[in-house]
Amino acid sequence: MSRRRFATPTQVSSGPPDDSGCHILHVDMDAFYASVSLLDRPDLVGTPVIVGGTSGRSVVLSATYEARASGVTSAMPMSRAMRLCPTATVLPPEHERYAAVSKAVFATFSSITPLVEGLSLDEAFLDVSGALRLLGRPTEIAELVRARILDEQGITCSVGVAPTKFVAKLASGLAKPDGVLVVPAADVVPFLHQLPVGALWGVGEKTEESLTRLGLRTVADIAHTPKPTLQRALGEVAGAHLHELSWGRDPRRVEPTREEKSVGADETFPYDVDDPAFIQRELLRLSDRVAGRLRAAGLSGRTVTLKVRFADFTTITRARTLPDPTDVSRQIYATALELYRALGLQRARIRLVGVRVSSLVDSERAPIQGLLDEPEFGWRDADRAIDRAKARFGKEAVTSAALLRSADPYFPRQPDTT
DNA sequence: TCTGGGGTCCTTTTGCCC
DNA sequence: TCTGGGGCAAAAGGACCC
Repeated sequence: MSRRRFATPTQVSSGPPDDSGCHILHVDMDAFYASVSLLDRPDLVGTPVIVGGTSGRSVVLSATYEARASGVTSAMPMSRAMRLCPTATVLPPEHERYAAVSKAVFATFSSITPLVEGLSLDEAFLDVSGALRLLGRPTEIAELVRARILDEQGITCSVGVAPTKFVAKLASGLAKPDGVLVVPAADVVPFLHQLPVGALWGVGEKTEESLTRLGLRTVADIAHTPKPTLQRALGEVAGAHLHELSWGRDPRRVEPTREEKSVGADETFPYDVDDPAFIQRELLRLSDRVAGRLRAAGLSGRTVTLKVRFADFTTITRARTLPDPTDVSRQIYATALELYRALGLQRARIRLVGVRVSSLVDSERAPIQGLLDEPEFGWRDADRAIDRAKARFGKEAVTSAALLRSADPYFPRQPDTT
């Protein structure tokens, strides 16, 4: 059954850990996408399964623990994952399914406490300080959450229980899979100090390299390094932040509502592309997608950013800020296209393009800009009409003539297999 | 081994105004 | 007229997370 773990390696007291003051839970689904996909494939339970695309440039979205045992990790290129674990079954992602399960899981969270901060589809912080009277100790609430999600959705999750967000997040990671880890307030510092620097949230490959160059390998090493030294190596903000965290100081509260800062879409092509006409059609498709999502969310934005990644993986961005916020497909496309043309590329080999809109405001409060050449029923009204048609007849119902795939020599464009 | 797609946040650079 | 620099916002790049 479930495993409940204790925090410090040098645990002296026996019995259950003292969870008083540990009012923050970090709940993280175990191998979320893979677990959800297996709900329809009980025959594959207990076998290595990888969720991800199968085209040449796909990466692993999620993998069962049986596949992870072979060294497969998420974000790893599929080609490499298949070499590591040739017996694995590969399942295609089912994003709508994951979103639906996620919604149900979050509904369960909300029935336990209103203070839920989602980090992604499959993980959230819960502040349970207001639920203690009704539901018991934090550890009991953690087990309640786990039991309900298993019962209602048929998937397992792991929970970290701690006085701060940061420690709760670390704890859930160590509790995986299918466990609970409590870090009592009194044990936070020794718990942190034994960890390698790479375990810290926010320390990735580059930062870890910088720290290693300073001879810092554990969180204890960071804690005993003067703050200015860290700040010189990592930057003012990051250095100070890391030093605070190394002593378990993390004042961040659980914030139930966080507004979106940007909406974007990008696409990596199966093969590098050097045809400007193809890139322009892609920009139209991506602009359409972004604008549609903005309108669905009731948002408009002023800054349009174009992203281009070249064959050698170097990436550039170019941005333009408009006089007024927009959610109009045509205008986002026109801006992205201008930015692209201004690059003056001469058949450069491109592997990805993306369009993103930021500086978001509520569309209700956004001034509607009247373009001088705008016809009486402008692009805005056309967009609305298209949205309605798509809602009624499906997403494929309406599309720009330029985007019809039959008109596109690149789609689908597989290498000759003969 | 060859790197997706959705984001956030921070730092540095650049351009403009005074 | 030329130059310097402070202050600010926007742009660009990059690290990081799931």
